[in-house]
Amino acid sequence: MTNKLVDITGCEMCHIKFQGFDTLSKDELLAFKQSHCKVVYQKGETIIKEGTRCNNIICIRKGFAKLFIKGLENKNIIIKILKEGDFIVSPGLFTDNLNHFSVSAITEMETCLISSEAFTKAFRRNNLFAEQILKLNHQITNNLYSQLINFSHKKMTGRVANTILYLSEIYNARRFYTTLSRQDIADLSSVSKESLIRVLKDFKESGIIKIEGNHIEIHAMSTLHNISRVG
Amino acid sequence: MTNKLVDITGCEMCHIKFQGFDTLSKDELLAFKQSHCKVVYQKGETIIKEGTRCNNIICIRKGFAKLFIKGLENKNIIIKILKEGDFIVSPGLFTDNLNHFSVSAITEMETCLISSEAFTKAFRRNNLFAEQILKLNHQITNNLYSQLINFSHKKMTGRVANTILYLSEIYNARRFYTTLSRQDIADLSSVSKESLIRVLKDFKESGIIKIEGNHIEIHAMSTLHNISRVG
DNA sequence: TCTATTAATTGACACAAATCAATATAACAC
DNA sequence: GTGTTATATTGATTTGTGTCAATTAATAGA
Repeated sequence: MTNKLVDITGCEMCHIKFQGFDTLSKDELLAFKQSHCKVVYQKGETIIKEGTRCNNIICIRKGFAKLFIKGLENKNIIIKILKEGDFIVSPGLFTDNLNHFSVSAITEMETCLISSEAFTKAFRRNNLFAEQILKLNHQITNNLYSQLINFSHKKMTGRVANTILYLSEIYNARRFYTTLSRQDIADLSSVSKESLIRVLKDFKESGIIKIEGNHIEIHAMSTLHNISRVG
Repeated sequence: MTNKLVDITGCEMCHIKFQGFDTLSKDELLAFKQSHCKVVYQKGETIIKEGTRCNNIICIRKGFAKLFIKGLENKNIIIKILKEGDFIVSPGLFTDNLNHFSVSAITEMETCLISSEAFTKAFRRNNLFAEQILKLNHQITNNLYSQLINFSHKKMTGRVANTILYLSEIYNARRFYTTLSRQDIADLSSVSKESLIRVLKDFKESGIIKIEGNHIEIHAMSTLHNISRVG
């Protein structure tokens, strides 16, 4: 534990490494600290609501959340699952100052809210930090490119396989328990929940995965990768 | 003409306004100038090839290009159409240094290539410029969000309607001539070219648009907006 | 000008996947 | 424990959309 504290290069107050925070100066971290507030959310709670003003950068200290956008006919698209070490900068920060997506907790969560002003100041003063933030944005862009390919060229099985692999990455395990509902997993895969269930059943019966309620275990990792790759 | 030169706030050498370039100092613009090279491309030529190293920021002085990513089974997704005043920063610039998309000319084009180093230097030194670049990236992110909704929640008609409206914006006219092939328009809409043709025919027969070869004219703008909106 | 090649169009068909409806299961309040 | 709501599952059906094949139009090359 004491060892762990030594090599922290991220946020001092959270003792968690946030990508790019290691470029912040003592002063800037202090400014973050002064503006911050720690907030706990319960499962199901809304952390960010699409359309509201974005006043905070949200750093995730513990737990999981889903980041999603409102689509048509009350359907959602889950863009990604957020976890410890992630932080969220709304793409409206320097434009219309609005949140362009919603975020809601899928487990109990501990977050650290940093004011947009402190963040903006750091971005403006510290070019290394700015570079890190742009880098992060580029990663986001690249992920969205993959998602476009997923959604427009792959069929259900490929998209669902992709989602399972993604979840396995998120939970960092071949066998995991998810607090996501079937609807959520469907929203991640851009399929209807009924279709999702059918595909999962199919994978289960083919021995590719084992699934019982919200426990999922990947048996044939390579097969799954293959299904995901060819679509 | 002389009047037009007066209120140029963008790139001096190109006499074109590039978003954010007005924050550059004389020195930085000079560095751009020193690193630049003007290149003319013919219709069909590849300007950027996905997977190659990104050494340049490409500023478009004249003409149109398509920016696209390679999907599955040799299918492409056209992300956007680029025109005068646009410039392209690869999302690999600060990460793997690779181009994550291709760009090819759809008309004769005049471009101005600025070295990545000059760009990076300006980004690092000039925080106002950095902010503009991040802003631009946020716009890109937001556009990709819309595209995700388009592709996953709308059906063909909605997506094609959306594309026609988009083209109308690009060409800045209700009536325009496009050098895009049917396949290109299909790749913009994420439909097969056969389906695209059928939808266009449908719109034509409903009197929503007039289309003859590559001449397109929007007759019922509001109807088109409606189709695009509800999907 | 004629031929070769590419792009555009049309029709028939197959199949993927959404929707609707019904039921089963789980979670929850009282 | 019982009734109530939300979530999950299954089946039947319909619709959207891609694929394949054939034809026509347009473009380029000799």
